[in-house]
Amino acid sequence: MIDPQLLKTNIEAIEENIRKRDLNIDLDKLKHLDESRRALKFESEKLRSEQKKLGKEIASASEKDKVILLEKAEKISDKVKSLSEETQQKDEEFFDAWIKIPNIVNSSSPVGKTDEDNKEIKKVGEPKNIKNPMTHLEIGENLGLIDVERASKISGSRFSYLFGDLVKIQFNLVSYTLNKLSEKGFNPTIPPVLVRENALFGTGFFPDDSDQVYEVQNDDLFLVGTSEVSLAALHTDEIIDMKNLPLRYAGYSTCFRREAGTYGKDTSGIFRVHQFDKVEMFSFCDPEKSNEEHEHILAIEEEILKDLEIPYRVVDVCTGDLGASAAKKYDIEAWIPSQQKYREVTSCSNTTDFQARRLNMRTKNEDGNTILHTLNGTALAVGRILIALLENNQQPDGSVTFSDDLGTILGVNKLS
RNA sequence: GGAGAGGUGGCUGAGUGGUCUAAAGCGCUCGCCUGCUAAGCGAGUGGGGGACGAAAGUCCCCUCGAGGGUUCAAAUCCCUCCCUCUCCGCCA
Repeated sequence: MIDPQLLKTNIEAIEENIRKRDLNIDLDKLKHLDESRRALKFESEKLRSEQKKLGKEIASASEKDKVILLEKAEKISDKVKSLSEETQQKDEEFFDAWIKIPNIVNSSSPVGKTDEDNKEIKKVGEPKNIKNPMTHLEIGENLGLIDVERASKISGSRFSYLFGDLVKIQFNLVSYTLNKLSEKGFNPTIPPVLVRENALFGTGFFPDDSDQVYEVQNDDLFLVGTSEVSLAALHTDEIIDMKNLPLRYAGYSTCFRREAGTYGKDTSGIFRVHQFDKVEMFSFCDPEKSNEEHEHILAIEEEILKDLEIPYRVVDVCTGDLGASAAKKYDIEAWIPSQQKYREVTSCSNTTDFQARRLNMRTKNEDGNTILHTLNGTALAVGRILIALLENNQQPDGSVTFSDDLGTILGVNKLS
């Protein structure tokens, strides 16, 4: 949610933002709604003030006066009731509409409509020349490391079993990542993966992307699609001293996604599955410093991919392709030999005050309280990194060999 | 899952229908006092929103776990939900 004051103080900024994001929103209607809501509120508060004054008079009035005053009070009470109901309705109407206004994009985000307008910032690492590269699924199945066929019998499509050294590699990768992040001041965290609706609402996944989320109906809980949700909500309703910012967390969790509307996309292997594990970075930070923090998070993501010897490119996501909560977003795409393409393996966003306002998270210093900024970024999307590792290090004989450095991180030098 | 107790400001804790404009204490901030520190004395001390204003500010509303209800009037009475604690049962 963006600051409703903008309607009064800088409506041009919202207009420009809607244009940049290529959206169609009736701002005039919203502005009028806001004005009438304020007017109603003012009337309602005035009347309530009168009612309270009268109440005090009644308390100290003589028996005789009381009868007359009570009659008067009764009438006011009715009016207060109906007026405050009306005010509440208007408020709700306004906020239902306001909540749909996306975050103001950063002025440095490239303006564009679709992912084709995303801007490549750099390419790092040289893809190896692999003749007739196998897919990660072919490699994994041949070596007995991945089984999606049986998984589909048990759980349906888009699930997998991982076996043997691939499991060992996963644990070593997670351990390596958490160690690195811990050294950089990110507090390792195992967050809940079942959350209440408010956490999803506060992070901006609800109401827009509710069809991507698994729901546990009996208990009104939802499975998170990323630990960003439970990490962001960690400091809900808190006021954090600016001296203690930034607060950085590295959350390790399983992620659950329904992948609705992706039928036919990435149907093979473990690239797009309903359940995967991920280490996620999350920062609560001084509003003045969130741009720096964003670059910092991106740099860490790059460092990890370099350590893992995966060729990648960095993409600055364009305004039309940004989610509602992001002001700016970088994706990193790893080279996938079997597709001869770079594919997304990390994503980091500066959501500025958008999530923090919804979750009511503030920071204070001598000048008072302000909404803080939140940022998130993928440190390690395990499944997709495993894909990149298998495919980029495959050998013509179907085995996979890692360099000595990489082998040290993974705890495995060769898969055969 | 069963039985019980309870949720009040940064903390402790009083308050069972009307100056609650939430006592008191602790903590914190500032001042006085003072070789220094402590004690003592005095003042201040939550959050959100609105109206007016260039601003400083002035006035007002909301907020006693959350949401409803009763009433002229609710921290206080009623209902629903959430959370915490104690005991029993079950359990990795």
